[in-house]
Amino acid sequence: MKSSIVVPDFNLEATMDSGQVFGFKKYDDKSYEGEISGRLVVLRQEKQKLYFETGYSDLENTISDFFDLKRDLRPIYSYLTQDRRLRAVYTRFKGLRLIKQNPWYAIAGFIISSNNNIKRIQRIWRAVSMYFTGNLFLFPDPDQISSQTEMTLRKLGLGYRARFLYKVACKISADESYIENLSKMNYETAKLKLMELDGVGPKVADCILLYGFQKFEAFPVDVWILRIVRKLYFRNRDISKEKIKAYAKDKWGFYSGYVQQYLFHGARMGIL
DNA sequence: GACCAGGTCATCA
DNA sequence: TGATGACATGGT
Repeated sequence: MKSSIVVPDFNLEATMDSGQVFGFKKYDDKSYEGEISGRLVVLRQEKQKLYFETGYSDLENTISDFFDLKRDLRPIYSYLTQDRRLRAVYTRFKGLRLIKQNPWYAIAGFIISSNNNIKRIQRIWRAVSMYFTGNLFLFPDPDQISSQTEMTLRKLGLGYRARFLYKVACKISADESYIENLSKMNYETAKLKLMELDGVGPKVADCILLYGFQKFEAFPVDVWILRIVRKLYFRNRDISKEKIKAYAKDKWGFYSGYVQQYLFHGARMGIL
């Protein structure tokens, strides 16, 4: 069935192309195929209408929740418009939203992401999905992965990250309330907890908390953010990741992670 | 063949 | 705390 939602302040393309989720496939006409809450769907935006095609009914709320469409973005926009350096990303990508993705997907996806590029992360994601579920768009549960071996993941192209993902899948499948417990913690506590996982350091933990747990004070500093923040605010001086995090927290506070998403996408698209 | 990609880990001072 | 090199893989 085909349906649509009116979306006054949403940019599907910027949201989907900004490296938050890895399981969607983009088609030439700017439509996206993937899975949301276990349901296969094709999404497409035309102006202020978001069209979706799916075999299920009553998907409006699920999609609205996934893209967090009811959130007022004006607090973020005030940062983007007041800073001359950021107006270009506001003009170009207004409506880019942080997705509320499945926490397990965020954990798996960003373990795979480390020292990797987005194209290859997507390829690995699809290979793992196809192998375990037989469907390009359905990523396996921790149980499904833990029932195989590290070598299985290695053969699917994960490289040295195979050990990380396998061990984390085993741990989470053995602890039924792992995700639920994490979601009850504050940012700092949850980050320390996540960093106990193999393959999860400060950057990956921040990504997981930002995209999987809506902790907007998380500010992941990867090579793109490092470069663009140095360029825009430190005259290209050689500043550490830690100092950049501190600077972002001071400058953008509670919404620093949200601003980070605009910085990241703007940097990657070459408009900053 | 070197360098890079949404880094992490072990090791050493 | 901070610096350094290894780590899989594929693209440029």
